[in-house]
Amino acid sequence: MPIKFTKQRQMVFEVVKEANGHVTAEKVYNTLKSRGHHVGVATVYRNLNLLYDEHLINRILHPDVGYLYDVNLSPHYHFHCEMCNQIEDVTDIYQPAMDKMVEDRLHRKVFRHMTTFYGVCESCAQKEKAEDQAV
Amino acid sequence: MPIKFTKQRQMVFEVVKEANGHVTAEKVYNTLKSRGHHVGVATVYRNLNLLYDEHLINRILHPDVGYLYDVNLSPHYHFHCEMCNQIEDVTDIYQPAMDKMVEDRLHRKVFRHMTTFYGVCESCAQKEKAEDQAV
DNA sequence: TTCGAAATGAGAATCAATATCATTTTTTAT
DNA sequence: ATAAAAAATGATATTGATTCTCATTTCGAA
Repeated sequence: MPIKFTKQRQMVFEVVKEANGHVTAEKVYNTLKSRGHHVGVATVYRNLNLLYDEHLINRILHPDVGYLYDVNLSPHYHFHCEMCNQIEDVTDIYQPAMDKMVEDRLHRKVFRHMTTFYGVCESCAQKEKAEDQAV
Repeated sequence: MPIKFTKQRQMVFEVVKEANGHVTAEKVYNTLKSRGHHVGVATVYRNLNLLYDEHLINRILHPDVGYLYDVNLSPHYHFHCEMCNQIEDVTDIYQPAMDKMVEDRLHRKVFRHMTTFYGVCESCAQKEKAEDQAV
């Protein structure tokens, strides 16, 4: 059966879709509030969890800001800038064979994997360069 | 200069080493307390952070229990059981070439990556099988 | 040994996320 | 439709991991 959509659930989903990036629950809540739609905090969290459980949205756990929600459902990796802590998607290099490899090695069922790369993003690299020249 | 070792820092480090698995800060705190060493909570957290920053211990972020600390410094992956939420190490398949691949693709500095596989561990798989037979 | 920097500990504060529970909305069966 | 049952909502309290504050203690170099 298809998931039931209340007004609030629909709106939460819309905001995540529009954002088209990585949004926090708080951001979703504030966006709705700024549009005059008073959806309670609990409802925002409940619905994000539900949408995630139903595989309608994706999420990653960010060490600083908690969960980040995303509509990109195609398997992909993430890049985490260690200077500004921003997250970017890394597409097109997903390795499904890795799951099989771990299954064979550990003799366990493996459904998927998540990978995050750590480095320095473009804008932070430029800032660094500018500072170096200033010295 | 080498990191300075106070009594408390030494003890925190020892407990993580002994555990030889994935321990929470709380576990470290309680272990020390049960041994009669009253190290404050803040001190435990401060030292775990410091040891991590100094690359003397490793850590991963677990969605349910927060950070898990570990002395295994050699690059490795993790396996997360979706039923019991236990973590296991996955060794010997670390792919350093992935970092280079992302560097070339995104034109960004990449230092390392972290990967977690999601599936069902051995003991949970057995429980499932037993339950299926009971039906 | 002494002075200054670093570390400690107790407890308060923070902050994302969840729980509680009365009220409202939606669904189902009649 | 309409009433009873189930699910969802929202306001608020609570949790739980982690960090902050700050007075006191310890450490380490001169």
